[in-house]
Amino acid sequence: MRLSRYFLPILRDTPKEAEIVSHRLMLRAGLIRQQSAGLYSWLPMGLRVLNKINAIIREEQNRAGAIELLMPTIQSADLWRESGRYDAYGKEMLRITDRHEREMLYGPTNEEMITDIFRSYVKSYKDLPLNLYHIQWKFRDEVRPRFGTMRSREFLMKDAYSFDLDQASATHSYNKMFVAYLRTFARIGLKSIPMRADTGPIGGNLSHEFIILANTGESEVFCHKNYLDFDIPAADTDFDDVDGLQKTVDKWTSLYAATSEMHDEKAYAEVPAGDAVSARGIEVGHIFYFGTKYSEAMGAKVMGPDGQERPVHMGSYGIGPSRLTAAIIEASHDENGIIWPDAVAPFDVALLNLKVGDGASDEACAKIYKALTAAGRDVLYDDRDERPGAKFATADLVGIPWQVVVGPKGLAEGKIELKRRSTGEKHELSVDALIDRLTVDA
RNA sequence: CGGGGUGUAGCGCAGUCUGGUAGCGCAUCUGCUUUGGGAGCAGAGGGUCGCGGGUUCAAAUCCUGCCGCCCCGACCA
Repeated sequence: MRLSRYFLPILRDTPKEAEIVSHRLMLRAGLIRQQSAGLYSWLPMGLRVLNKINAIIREEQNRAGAIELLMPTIQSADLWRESGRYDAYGKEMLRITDRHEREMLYGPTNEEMITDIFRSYVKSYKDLPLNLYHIQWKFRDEVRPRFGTMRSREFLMKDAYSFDLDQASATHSYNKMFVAYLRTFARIGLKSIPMRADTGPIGGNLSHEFIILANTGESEVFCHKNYLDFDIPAADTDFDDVDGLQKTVDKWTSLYAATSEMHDEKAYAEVPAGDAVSARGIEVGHIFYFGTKYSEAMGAKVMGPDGQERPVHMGSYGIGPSRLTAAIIEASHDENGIIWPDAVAPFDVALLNLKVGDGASDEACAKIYKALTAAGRDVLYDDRDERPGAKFATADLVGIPWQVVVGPKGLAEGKIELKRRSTGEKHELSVDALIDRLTVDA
């Protein structure tokens, strides 16, 4: 993409409403625009990141055996009356009346709807286990939205729902998601720590929050530092291996880890002083097992092998990609801007032509751009007629992993500078060597 | 929802106390000169001063009602 033809509205000054670093950088780097309190447009650069995150989430959900579908954002109040949550949910739920005076709502979550879908079609234990998910916009009318997309009213959520015949099987389904989440966050470039969580108003008795550590995190967390060095389950993990999966989960829950709500001073005191970490954290995922809470209320029953009909055991599993985008920035930035982990970067390479109009520079850039693009790299080519300083500042701000700096001075010696945004390391290469490096390596 | 703040050009702000018909920096546009870390000079465009009502010869400024947005607290992916 040529920057001169792209839509990247970057801001030099920070809009005053943005307090935390991720919100500031998302506005400045042209990722989002606030439309109203807690409502954001995703500009092209931001949408690229959001889509990359979604793609990783999808791959890992699918790998773990979950199946994607898509439910509407607007739901009928009747469904929520069945579960009893229409009255219980309170003002956070945005209620809408349509032209026929029917009571509708903008979905804050989808347990009721997925349960309705399930009960309509699934009647036998032979169709279990089943895990259905979608990635859809949710709306929760937060009393006080803040921190940009970290706590917005409308937010994107991947929510998966598992259905099993009994608790043992449901635990396995829970473990699948547990492992999928570990892999998902690791692939996105984050170190997540599962922490025992309160199940809250959603009900149930088994729940973990996945927390990443960041100085500006919303909640206070306490954990053993070894979690930060645990190996992430491999891509070829056998998700049908019940015992193997359980062992992984056991390991990842063996050490102390809790948010302030679930914090136990006594247990924490037993963690060796040198290993105890007290830090700020951001919740990026939350998984629940809640048994038959909805299936009983809504009549989602299947026939068991014994000929007995029984309500299914359910769990739900959420990740907020729109929040994750902000969380990644909180965890990965410097004074000059965002530092995207490779896996979610909006572009792979920023190609800076320091002197547009100089024959040699234009030619070298054209060659590099063509070769990298052909090799499948996403290249943002800064071909604007701007001064070098402005180009460096833009490239740093938007945080693209590789910066290729092309100018007449280097070219005179046959050299092009390749710079790594995250580490600042620089290499001087010929045009051809640079192309090789970026087409083979990345 | 309780407490606090704020609203003036795309962004950041001054002007409000003490009424006299709107200004600064950046950005934008034109021209020339520049070009290896956010350029210089000259010129130009852009604002119903959040909205309504009132006071006054005259309101960004005073009075009043409303709205938006932000921060702190209680609640949440």
